[in-house]
Amino acid sequence: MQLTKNYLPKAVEERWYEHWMNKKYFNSKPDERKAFTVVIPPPNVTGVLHMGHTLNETVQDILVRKARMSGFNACWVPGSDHASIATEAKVVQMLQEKGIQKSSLSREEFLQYAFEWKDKYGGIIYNQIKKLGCSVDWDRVSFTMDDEYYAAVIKVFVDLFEKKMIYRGARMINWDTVAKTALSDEEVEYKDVEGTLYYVKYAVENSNEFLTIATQRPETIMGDTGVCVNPNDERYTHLKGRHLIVPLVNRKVPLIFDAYVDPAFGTGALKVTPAHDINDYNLGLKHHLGVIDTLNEDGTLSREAEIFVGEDRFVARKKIVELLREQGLLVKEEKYSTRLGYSQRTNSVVEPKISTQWFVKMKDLATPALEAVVNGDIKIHPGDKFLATYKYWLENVKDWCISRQLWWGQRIPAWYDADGRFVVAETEAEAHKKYEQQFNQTAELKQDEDVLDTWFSSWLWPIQVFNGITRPNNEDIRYYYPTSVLVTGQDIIFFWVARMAMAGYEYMNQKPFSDVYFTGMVRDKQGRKMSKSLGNSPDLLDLIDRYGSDAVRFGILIASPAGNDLLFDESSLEQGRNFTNKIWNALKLTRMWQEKRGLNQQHADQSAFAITWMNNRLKQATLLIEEQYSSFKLSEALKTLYSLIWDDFCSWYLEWLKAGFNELFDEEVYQQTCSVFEQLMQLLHPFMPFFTEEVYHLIANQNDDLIVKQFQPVSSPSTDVLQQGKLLQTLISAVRESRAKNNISMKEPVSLHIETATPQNYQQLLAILKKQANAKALVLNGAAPDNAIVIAVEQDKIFIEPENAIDTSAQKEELLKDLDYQQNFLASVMKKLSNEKFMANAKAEVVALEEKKKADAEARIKTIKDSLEML
RNA sequence: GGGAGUUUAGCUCAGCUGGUUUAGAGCAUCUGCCUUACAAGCAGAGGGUCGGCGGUUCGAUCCCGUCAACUCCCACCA
Repeated sequence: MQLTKNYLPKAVEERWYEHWMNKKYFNSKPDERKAFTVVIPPPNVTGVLHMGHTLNETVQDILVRKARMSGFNACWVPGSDHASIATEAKVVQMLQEKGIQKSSLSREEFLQYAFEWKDKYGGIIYNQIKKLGCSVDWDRVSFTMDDEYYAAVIKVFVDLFEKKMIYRGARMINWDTVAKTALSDEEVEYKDVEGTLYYVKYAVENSNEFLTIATQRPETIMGDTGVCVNPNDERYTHLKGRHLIVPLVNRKVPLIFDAYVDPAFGTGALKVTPAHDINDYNLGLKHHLGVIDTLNEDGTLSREAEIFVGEDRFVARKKIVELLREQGLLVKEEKYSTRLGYSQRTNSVVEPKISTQWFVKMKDLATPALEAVVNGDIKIHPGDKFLATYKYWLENVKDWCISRQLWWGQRIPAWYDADGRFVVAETEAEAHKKYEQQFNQTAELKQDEDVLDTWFSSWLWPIQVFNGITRPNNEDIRYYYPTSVLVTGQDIIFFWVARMAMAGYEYMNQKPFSDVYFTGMVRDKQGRKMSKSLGNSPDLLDLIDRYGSDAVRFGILIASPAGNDLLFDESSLEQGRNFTNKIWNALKLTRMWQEKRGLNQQHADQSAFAITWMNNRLKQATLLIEEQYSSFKLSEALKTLYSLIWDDFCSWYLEWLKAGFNELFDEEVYQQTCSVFEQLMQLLHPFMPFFTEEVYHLIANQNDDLIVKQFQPVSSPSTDVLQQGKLLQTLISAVRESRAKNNISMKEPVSLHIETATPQNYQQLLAILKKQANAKALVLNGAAPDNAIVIAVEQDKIFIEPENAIDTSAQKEELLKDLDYQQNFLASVMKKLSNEKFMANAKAEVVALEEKKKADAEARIKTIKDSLEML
C-alpha cells in the first residue's frame, strides 16, 4: 500500500473508533483482575464541551488507556449532569425565543421540553467525547435524572431526613430574581462594581434632630425596622432609648446599640433591614426587631413596601432617591466601589431574602471527608496546593441549602396537608401511610413544589453510577468502588469533590476515589478566561477537523502541567500535527527499507551499535515515563516521548542506520527497527490513540491491537552504552558546528583525524561518525595533518581536513573563546578547592567531584592550547 | 480584611529536600540547506546578573526574612 505524503487523520480516526467499539475493548465487567475505575465528571447538558472538558477528558483517557495496557481491568463510566438551574435557565430562554412563557406551561409540559433539550445536547456531548477518542464504556452511560438515579437521590434525602441531618427552616438565603429560586452560597459570584453611597436623614422622634445614615440600597428603606450605632460612639450616646422615623413610610423604629457597627464607616449609623441583609438579619434576631419583606420573588417591590409597589428594585431605587431629594432628606451621594453578588447561572444581582428552605447539616458529614485528605487516604495532585483551601472550607462549613424553586430536578419528597404539616417519604403512597401513623388521620396531601440542588444528585455520582444506593452490595459496586482517580477542575472542589467525599463515607463507609487530579483552567493566549462573549472559545469539532484528534490531545496536554492554568494557543496543536507527520514519514522510511530487505552482513555489523544504543535509550525513557505517570506528570511524560521519538529515534537512530546501508537493508536490522518502532507507538498510544494504532498496523501486519497490547517489564539500561552514544552525538555535532563556522558545506567531503588516548571508545562509532560527518577518510591516531581545523572534544583532538585550503582565523577565535571559558571555569573550581572552610565542611563526594572538574578542565585547556599551537 | 500560590530566555515551563548548574527543554527568532522519510523538514546559532533587597552558609535559582507584581480561594461592613 502506498502511503500518502502526509498523515490524514479523518478516515483513520473513525475507522479505529468503530473497530475498538466492535471489539468491545472499552467495555468492562468485573473479573479476577484489579479494577482501575474512573467516573467522568458528568458534563452539564447545557451546551457543548469546551476546552476545559477537552483537557479533562484527555487526561482521563490517558490514565485509563495506560491502565488498560498495564494489566488492569479499566472501566471509565461516561455520563452527563442535568444541571438543574443552568439547564432550566437555558430551556426557559429557548422557550422565550419561541414565544412561550414558562408560566403558561404545566410542570409536565415544561419537563418534556427539558428532556428534549437534554437529549439534543447530551447527544452532542457524547459525540464530542467519541471524536476525542475517549475509551469510555458506552454500556454504562449514566444521567443524573435517569429513573434509578432519581430514586437514589430521593432515597438519600429520606434517609438523611430520618437521621435528622436534613431540616426545613426559614433562613436568609441568596435569591435569584430571574430564575426565582434560592441559591447556595457557592452559586453566588462576587464582582467589583462602582456603586453609590446615599446619605439619608432619619428624623429623631419628638425632636428637631436628624441622624444621617449611609446606604447603597435606598430601596430597602421601607424594610427598616431599626437603626444601629456603636455603643461607644459619643455622637449618638445621648439618643439612647429614643426612636427614629423611617423616611417615606414614616415608621417609628428603635435606635439600638451594637459593637458590630464600625463608627468609622459612613456616618457610624446603620439602617437595619432584617429581611434583606444577612448581617441586619442577625442584628434583628439579637435585638428582637421585626422583619418586613419588601421584595417579591421577581425582584419587584412587594405590597409591604407601601410605595412603588410592583416596580423593579433598581427602578424603584432611582425614584426613591428622587423622592428623598425632593423632601430634602438626601444629604449627599458619593461614588463607592463595592462587591455585588451575582447568580452564577443567570448573572442577575442576587438579593438576600428570608425564605423557608431545606438544609443539610454539614458538620458531621464534613469530619470524615476532612480526615481522609489530611491523613492521605485521598491524595490530591498536584502536591498540597489545594489542601489548605479544602481544609478551611470543611472546617468552617455551613449548612447546605438544597431546595431550589425550579421544575428541572428531583422533586423534594415532602408532602403537606392543608395546615402545612408534612411528612417525608419516598413515594406518595408511603407518605399517606406515614401521615396516618404520625397524625392519626387521613388528609389530602400535596407534594413540595421545589426540586433539589443539582449537586445533591451529583455528590452520589461515584456510587450511583454503579447503583450503589439503590442496590447496595451489587457486584459492580463491590468491584469498582472506590474509584481510582478523579480528574476535575479545581473550581468545583467545594461543590463536588468535598461533597462526594462526604457521600462516600456516609453511604459506603469508604472514600470515593484514591487520587484527585486537578487540571487548571483553560485560558486564551492572553490569559483571559474563555467565554462566548469574547469569542475566544474554540469549537472542539472544528479543531479536530483541522488538526486531527490526536494533535488536539497532544496540543492541549503538552501545554498543561498539573494544576497550572493552560494558555491555549493553536500553535501547540500545530506542533502535535507536525509530530504525527514526523512519525508518518519515519514510517515511510521503514517502508522503503522493507522493500530492500536482504542479508547484508556489513550493514548488520555497522548498525549493531545503533540498535543497542536505541534499545537502551528506550529502556531509560520507559522507566522515566513510568515515574512521571505515577506522579501524575503527564505533560512531562509526553515531552519525554516527543524527544525520544523525534530526536533519538528519528534524528539519531534512523540516520545512523543509513551508515552501512548499501543496496540491501539487512533483514535483522529491519526487524529490530520495527520492534523499536512498535514499542514507541505503544508508549505513545495513551496520548495519541488513533494515530498510533494506525501506524502500529502499518509497520507490520498485526493480529493484535495496540489498545490492548500489554506493557512488558523493563530492565535498567546500560550506562556505558548510553555514554558511548553521547560521545558519538557530541562528535557529530562538533564536526557539523565546525563546518558551519568555517563555511564548509555539508556536501563537501572532509578527512577526519582523531587523536585520542582512549581509542577503544571509538571502535564501534567510526562507521556512523564517518557517514554522519560526511568524511571520505577517517584516521585514528595517525600522523597529524597540516592545514586542518582542530577542535577539542572532551580530552581528544579532532582534525578536520577539507578539500580546499581554509582560512583559520574564525577557528582561532573559537578556540580562544573556548579557552577563556575553560580558564574561568577552572578558576572558579580552584577557588573552592583552595577554600579551607570548603575543604573542611563539604562532603567527600562533593570534593571529589570538584577535583574531577579540575582535572577535566586542565586536560581540556591543554588540548585547546595544543590545537592553537598547531594553527 | 484573611489565606494559598506564582515570579527562571521573547512565550510556555523543567530544575527531584543547597555543591557535575558561570542554569536546561519546547515553541518562537536568526543563519545556511529542496542532503535519495519528512520545508508540517534538516543542520547550526543567538538569547537569562533565576522579580528587588537583606540574611543563614565554606557555598543559594533552591533555605529564612522583607518588599513588589500577578493569580486564585475565603469573608464580605452599611
